[in-house]
Amino acid sequence: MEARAPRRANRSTVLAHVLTHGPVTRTAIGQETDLSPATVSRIVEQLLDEGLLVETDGTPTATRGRRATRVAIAAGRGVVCGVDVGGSNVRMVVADLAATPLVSRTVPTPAQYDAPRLAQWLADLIRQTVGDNLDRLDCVAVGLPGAVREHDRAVSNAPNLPQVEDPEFLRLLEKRLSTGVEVDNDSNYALLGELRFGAARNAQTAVMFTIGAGLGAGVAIDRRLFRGRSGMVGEFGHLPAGPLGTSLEQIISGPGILARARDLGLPFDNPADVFRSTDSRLVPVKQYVEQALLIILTAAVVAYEPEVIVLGGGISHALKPDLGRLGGRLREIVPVTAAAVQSAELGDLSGALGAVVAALHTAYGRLGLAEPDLAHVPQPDALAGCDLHALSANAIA
Amino acid sequence: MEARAPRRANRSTVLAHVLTHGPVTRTAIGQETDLSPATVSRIVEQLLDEGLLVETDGTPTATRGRRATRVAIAAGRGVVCGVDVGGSNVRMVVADLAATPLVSRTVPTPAQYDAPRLAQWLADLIRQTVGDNLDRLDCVAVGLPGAVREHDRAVSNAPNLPQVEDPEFLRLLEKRLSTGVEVDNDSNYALLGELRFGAARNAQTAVMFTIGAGLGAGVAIDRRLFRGRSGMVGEFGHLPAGPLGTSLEQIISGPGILARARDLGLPFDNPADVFRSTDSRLVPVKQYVEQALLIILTAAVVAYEPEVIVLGGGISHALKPDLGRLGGRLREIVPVTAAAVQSAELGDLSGALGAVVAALHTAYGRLGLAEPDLAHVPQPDALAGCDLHALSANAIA
DNA sequence: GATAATACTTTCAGTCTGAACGGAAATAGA
DNA sequence: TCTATTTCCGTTCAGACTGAAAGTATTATC
Repeated sequence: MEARAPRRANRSTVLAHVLTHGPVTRTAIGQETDLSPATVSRIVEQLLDEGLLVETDGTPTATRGRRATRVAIAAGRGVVCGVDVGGSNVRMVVADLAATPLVSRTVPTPAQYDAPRLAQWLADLIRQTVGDNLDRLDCVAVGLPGAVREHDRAVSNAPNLPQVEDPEFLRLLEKRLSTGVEVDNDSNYALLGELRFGAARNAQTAVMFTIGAGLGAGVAIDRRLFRGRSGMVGEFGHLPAGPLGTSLEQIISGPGILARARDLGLPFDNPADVFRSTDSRLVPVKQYVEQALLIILTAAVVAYEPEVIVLGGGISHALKPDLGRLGGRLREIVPVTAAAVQSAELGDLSGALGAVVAALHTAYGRLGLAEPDLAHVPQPDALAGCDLHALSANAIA
Repeated sequence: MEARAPRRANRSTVLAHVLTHGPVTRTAIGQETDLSPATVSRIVEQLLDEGLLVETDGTPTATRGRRATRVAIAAGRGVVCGVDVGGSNVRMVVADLAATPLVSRTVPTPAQYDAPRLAQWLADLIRQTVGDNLDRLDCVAVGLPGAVREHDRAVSNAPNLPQVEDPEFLRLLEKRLSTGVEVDNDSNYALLGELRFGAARNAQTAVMFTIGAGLGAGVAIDRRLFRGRSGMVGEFGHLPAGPLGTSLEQIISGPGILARARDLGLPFDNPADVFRSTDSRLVPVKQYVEQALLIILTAAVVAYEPEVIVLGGGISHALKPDLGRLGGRLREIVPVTAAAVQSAELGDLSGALGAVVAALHTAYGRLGLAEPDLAHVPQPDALAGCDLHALSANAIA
């Protein structure tokens, strides 16, 4: 009585195609997915009935013959919210189902709050930012500055915002939002953002390091996040490769850099300033950091053979002038596989936008998109021509 | 007119079930695969017609009712050959489609031969070892001591047997065998062997290091080999983490160990002897190697969060007593994720048996097994109760 | 307005599945 | 030995689904 598998699979294929290619004609879907026109027509009709797709009246070409009607995802049918909770700032982006950003917002993190209060504050902030779209809110994804274990979402290793390790934080957040909340490491989300919209959008395999107060890492293999069991994949800062077996994270992260500068009698407040300074006494510090970074980059290349390594986080700005040289040295060490070393294209918003992507994946999954198709959605140019900073003005005060 | 996809998928499911579970009744297949008895019956009938399966007349249980007939793979329908070409020895195992080893053989590598001659010698050796089964030879898989790039099978990085880098080697081998030949890095195959039959058989994610003349590595994620683009994934020996940015491979591999011992005025011929010696002057050498190994193990844990790290190759025997301590130190460095550090269970035959697995995968693929199902075949206990050393006596002299 | 081109829909034959039924084979017990 | 029961397996049948082909709708060109 049942043989529903093919229908579901084809439905997912069609939906994925619309999501990745934007407004598209039925004929084009058929040609590019190797489905027959009849099947496409039937499935599109069903999706239209369900309200998942809408017909756009666009008159795209001026050729002879009947005008093709294009269908697109019913973008306004739902919204998602991506949140990047950092030690100093909380950034969030609300987007519709077509991944078009609607509102963007940045607020200082009230780091002094305890877990329940922080959860409540964040939930209220999200509700407020989502505003009128609250009833259409499909999913919220929150990036946290710590390791998130996949199977039970336990948070660990969050020295910059230890409150979030408390399971209460998540529980209360979900309760007060009355929506499922996705959680992951902020570096993973940052990579997801760059992978979809930024520096890694053409890479199959990519690694991202966020260098700031700590050293975070995200890894994507075949365009899918590789999380590992406890969410610490790629954190090569733990390598005991410094002198006397010290960990590299101690060398490369903000506090480590400041400490070394201080040892030289040069107190700085901001690690990025150390790199901007031209004081010749700082040369060994910079070299030291660079050597550590080189080990980490080599480890990433050898571990995953990524096409791109993206550097993000506060200190990465300061490293920008050195990227070319770093890439060169990397190629000397591992000549076989070259990886481009680039800085994050999405800047501070990588994390929030990656969270949006994660939330969209959940939302799309509920709409019937099969797991393998998720690796290709949403379309990379959803952000094109969209000034995110302008959107932040739209935020409710 | 066509809707063949479900049939192919179900066929693959049934075939995979028989391959993983050995002789099994139709009813059991239906229950464990969630296919209806009708479907199972039809597909089994088809597979019997094709000669891929055979009915075994076993009367397994003594319950009431009609006796269930069990079906199994037609093991004798084809054979595969797995070859591990090392710098000093060539090992090969011939097995049938049920992964039961038929012949095992070890021969010194004629390292002085040039590429064409080596290819011819190896082809002849394989033909001879396969013997009467030659006409049923489905696939040959050869592990080489070098990096193999996936898309064009170019071999590089083979200092211990540079001939195999010559593309002629492969071309002639295939020509003379008149069979498709699979090629991969020997460490990858060793891991495949351990993953299927040995120390990693219960692990989803595992890493293997073969420590010998060089430092080789293989990585499996979710029970599938992770190769990367140029086949050097996991080779953390390249990390410039030694003093003055020297690579770890120089420290940990055989020649490096011998050189350091020689610096102390203690000439050895065999690196394993360095570890066996109780000379107190060697303590710093051992510590030095251990520290390098620890960095490599840490890198592996951080990179992939494996459940098991398998150590193989000549030197690993000598390290066996230290494995417990090494594991302990590893857990101190990366407490969140513990990986068991074990030595290879299959010993010298990991590589050849892994090559058998790879060859079987190709053979199974030709029989219609879908790619995701390959990760679970053949069944892990195909080797149980089979003395491989006894088989080597069967080899044609 | 006829014609041609293109886009979509409907019809139809054919594949495949699961549920239900029925025959076959084996044990248990009278 | 004969029958009831249990279990295994094959067959039948309605339903889901697909692609090819034929049909319909819509548009530009002549």
